[in-house]
This record gives sequence, C-alpha cells and structure tokens, in this order.
Amino acid sequence: MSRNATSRDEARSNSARQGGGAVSEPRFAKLGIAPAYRVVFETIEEEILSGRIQPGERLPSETDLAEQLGVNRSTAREGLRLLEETGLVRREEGRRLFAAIPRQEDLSSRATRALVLQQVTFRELWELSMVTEPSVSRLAAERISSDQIAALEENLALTNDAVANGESFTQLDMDFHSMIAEATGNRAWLLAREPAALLLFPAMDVLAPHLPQSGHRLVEAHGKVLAALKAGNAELAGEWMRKHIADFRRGYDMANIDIDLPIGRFDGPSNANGRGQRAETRSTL
Amino acid sequence: MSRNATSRDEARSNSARQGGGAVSEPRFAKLGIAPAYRVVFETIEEEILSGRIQPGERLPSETDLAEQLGVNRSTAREGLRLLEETGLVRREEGRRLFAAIPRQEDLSSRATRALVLQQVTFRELWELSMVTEPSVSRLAAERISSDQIAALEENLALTNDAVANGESFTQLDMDFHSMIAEATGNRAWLLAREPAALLLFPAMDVLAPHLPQSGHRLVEAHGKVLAALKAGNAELAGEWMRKHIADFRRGYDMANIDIDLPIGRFDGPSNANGRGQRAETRSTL
DNA sequence: TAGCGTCCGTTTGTCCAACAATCGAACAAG
DNA sequence: CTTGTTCGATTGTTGGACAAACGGACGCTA
Repeated sequence: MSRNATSRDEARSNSARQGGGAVSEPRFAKLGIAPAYRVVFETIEEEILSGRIQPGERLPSETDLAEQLGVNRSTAREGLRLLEETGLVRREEGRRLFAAIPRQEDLSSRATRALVLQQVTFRELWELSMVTEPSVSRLAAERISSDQIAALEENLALTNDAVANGESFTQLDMDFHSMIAEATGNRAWLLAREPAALLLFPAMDVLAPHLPQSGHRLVEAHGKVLAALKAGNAELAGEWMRKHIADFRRGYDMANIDIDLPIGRFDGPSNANGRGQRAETRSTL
Repeated sequence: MSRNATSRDEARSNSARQGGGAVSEPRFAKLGIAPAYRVVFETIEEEILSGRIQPGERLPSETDLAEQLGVNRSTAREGLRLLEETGLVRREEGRRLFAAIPRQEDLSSRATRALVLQQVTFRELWELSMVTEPSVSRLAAERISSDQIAALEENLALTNDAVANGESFTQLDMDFHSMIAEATGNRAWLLAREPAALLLFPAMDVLAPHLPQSGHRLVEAHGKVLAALKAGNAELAGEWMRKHIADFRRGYDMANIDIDLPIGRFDGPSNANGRGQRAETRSTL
C-alpha cells in the first residue's frame, strides 16, 4: 500500500512545470507521471502478465483491492475499467472479476475499427489478403483435420443455399476463410489476417447487386479450395485461393468501384466484452 | 440525458433472473444488460466512430459530460477510462481529453501481449514472418522513396557499428523491418505483421550468445535486401528477405533451442498512452 | 518586447460516505 | 427436486468535497 501512495505523492511533488516558450534543447526527459488509477492498472496488469495472477483466477473484491493498494475504491475502480477494456480482466456471468487473456475477437474488432478510422482502402486490404489467404490455405492443407473438413463442407452447403435463395452469404464467406485459418493451428496467423478479413469480405455485399454471378463464382471457388484441402494439396489450395481473392478485385473493377476509396464502416458488436456475439457486418459506401 | 437514464432503468427492471438448473432449451437470448458506465462508453464511442465527434476534437469536461448523460461524474469517469484504453480518447500534454484514432503501436503492443499470454511458439511467429517479411519487401521495392532508402542506410550503418562493438542490435533490427513495412504505404500490412515482429526479432537476443556470427550474417542480409530495394527489384528483395528469415530459424536450430517452446515475455512499455516511447525489448527464455 | 511572477476560474484526480440492486449460498417449504 | 426466503458480500451508482494543476489574463521589469 505504501508503495503506491509513495509513488503517487512523489509524482505530485516532482511535477515541476516544464511549459513556457519553445524549449531550446531537450535537456530533460519527460517525467513519467501517472495518475493513481493508472498505477493501479499497471500494477495489476503486471501481476497478470508475470503470471503471479493466473488467468481464470478471481481478483480480490474492489474494497480489498483498494485497501491493499492504499487507494480509494473509486480510484481502484477506474483502474479496473482500464484493465477491463484491455481484456486482461473479464466478468464471469454477472459480476465477479477474474483474470483472463485477451480474446482474439476483441483484438481483431479493435484493430478493425482502427483500420476503418484510418480510412484504409480496399486496395490495402486486398493487397494483404492476396498474400494471407493463399498462405493460410497452403498451411491448412497440411494440417487440417477431418472434423474441420466436415465443417467446411457444411459451410459450403449453406453458402450454396444462401446463394440459391438470394440471401446474403457474407457471414458464411467470412466463416469459411476463418475456419481455414484456424485449421493452420497458428495463432499468429489468425491474428494477422483477421482484422483485414473482417473488413474485406463484407465488401462483397457492395458487389453482389452489381454482379449477379458473384455468388456462384464464390461457391465454385470455395469448392475448389475445399477439394484441394481435402486432397492435402497445399499448392493447389493456395493457387485456388489466390485466384479467388484475385477474382474479388476483378469484381470490384467490373462494378466500376474505385478501389482506392476508404472501406466503409464496420458495424459489428460495439463492445468487446459480452453480448452481441454474431458478427453482423455491413459495408456502407 | 433522459435517453440514458431510461435505457439504464429499463435494463434494471428487465433483469429477471434466468438462473436455476440446467436450461433445457435456449428459448431466450441472453439479456444485454450493461452497467451505466458501459453505456457511457458505448455512447461516446459511437459518437466518435460515426464521425460526429471528429478525431482531434476536445471532449466536454467530465462535469458537462456527466450532466449531459444524466449520470454521476464518477460513473462518467469510469466510462472515460474505458474509452481511454481503447485509444479512442487521449490526453493532450497533461489533462484535456480529446477524441483520437487508435495508434497502431497501441494495437500492436496489445496484440503482442495477447500472443505472449497465449504462449505462441517461435514456430508460429516464424511461419508467419516467413510470409510477411518477404511480401512487404516485394511491395516496398516498388514504392520506397529515396528518403526511406536513406533512413534504411543509416540504420544499416548503425547496426554495423553495434555488431562491431558487441552491442545489442535487436532494436535496430526491428526498426529495419518496420521501416520496410512502412515503405509499402499499406496500413493493413503494417498492422498484420507488427505484433509478431515485436516478438520474433527480440528472440535474436537469445541466439546471439550461441552464435557469434549471427550479427554479421544479419548485417549482410540487411545489406542485400537494401541493395535490392534500392534497385527497385521486388523479386530480389523478397528473395533475400526470405533467406534472411529462414536463416533466423536455422540459427535457432543450430543453437539447439526448441522452436516449439512458447516465446518469452515482451517487456515493452506497459501502458498504451504516453511515456516510455522507446521500445526496450527483452526476450526471456 | 520578451520573460517572469501572480492571481483566478476551470478541470482533473482523489477521497469519503452511503445506499440500492444483485449475487451466492444456505436453508426452509412445497 | 424445484421453488421461495433470508442474509452477508460485492458491485453499481450517487452525492459532495477538496487539493492540485492547468490556462490564461494581467501587470511588472529588464
């Protein structure tokens, strides 16, 4: 407790002003003065990152925490909010906070939002996906399990139905690609491709009205990829996937849409923790 | 103001318990009941995402905000902490909060932490980087500016010095790769490769003691890549980069380290907002 | 004129105290 | 064994309060 109280007071008294006119030379480094709630955050964060608090383990009650850290409960709560949004802490069915590791969905949706705000263009997303999707397909071909194959087959069937009925197949499309990525068993790959994928594939919705054939082409392409995966043919899987993504851009060109325009806003679940699991996506031009 | 108060009260009274034994059928969807501070968060988030509050624009004072939303200042503050950690809100030299777009560094470090906690292996990171690094090199070769070439040359010189003096060159190494990625001008690519890169390259520190030649090999490889970039030769740049990354793994094998072990912890700046900009990295086995 | 010290209203950071609502679990009743 | 009931622990929220720091404005002085 004294630890934090001390560091805080220190910070306070040290906070001599550095303002004024234009500083001639950067003689002093900026003082790293953090408000107490931030110190609370960093302290607990450190406990979790270092493993001293294991994921799944319950955190002390707010009152306890505040007492242990020597701050007021309100201050401790602010620190907890910080942690909460980081994903290092989550609430278990109702209240009770416990340590956790951030879920990739949280990370992805966060990253996706950032991409939207940065107004990334279709071209940027496409350039990336032209590499990621074939690559994961190749990897997946060598590792995919029969269960995963079965899941892909079901997905393909559903997609086929959706196309036949004129329904939106965007979600199914995204699932198809995600499942392949999961089949690689490589979490770094998952994280690398997901944010862009969440933005790129919904763009298909913009295309569909212009290109009546797009649905069928997609089903066909997915079928080819799936066949190659089933055969364990990495090169073939990669090549079909490459064509599939390349085709996507061709669709954009044919629909006469400028690929250098920022991609539309992603309307997924706005919050990371909890409700609204289905990723309802929409791409607005 | 009434808007939020209403939605909250509604939530309250609707919160009929659903507990009890094992539910037979999922007849009802879970109620999305959010505490007021979360609603505050989502409301302001929405304002920013929709563009009604522009990045760079100042937010109202906490008192104002609380009054407008019809909640207590403490509650509003908790919502602000959530926003703060999302990166949608930042403090400008001192206090004053203003809207912002999340910085990629924030996102990357967040993602990196997640990867560490998930205990990703060297193999996973390497598999990804074997694709990302050559790919960005190819792209960069077609777009890199002379300024960026110059920066890379300086980096190479510094790396050479560091190697000669037996100093750590990890940071320089990471910078080299990041600069190439930036030269692609593709933000999606930046985001995709960074988290893994932040973890993979520091692993070099583990290698160096075992392989005295590693530094020189690295400088040589960087030199080849840079020459190819300068020549605008995409294929060559990609190929040298591929060899460079492949070599990294060979080093791991030669040092007799199991590449399927989780990668060590990343000790970067723990907080996203502000101080501690230099990415001091360390890889602990 | 550029710089310095001071005063003042505003805003943030922190604390204290309190209460309603909910949860969890134990326990009683049908 | 499912449905109330009760009770302590914990969270969500509110109200108010105060010190510290900031942003300027103002005036003084080399």
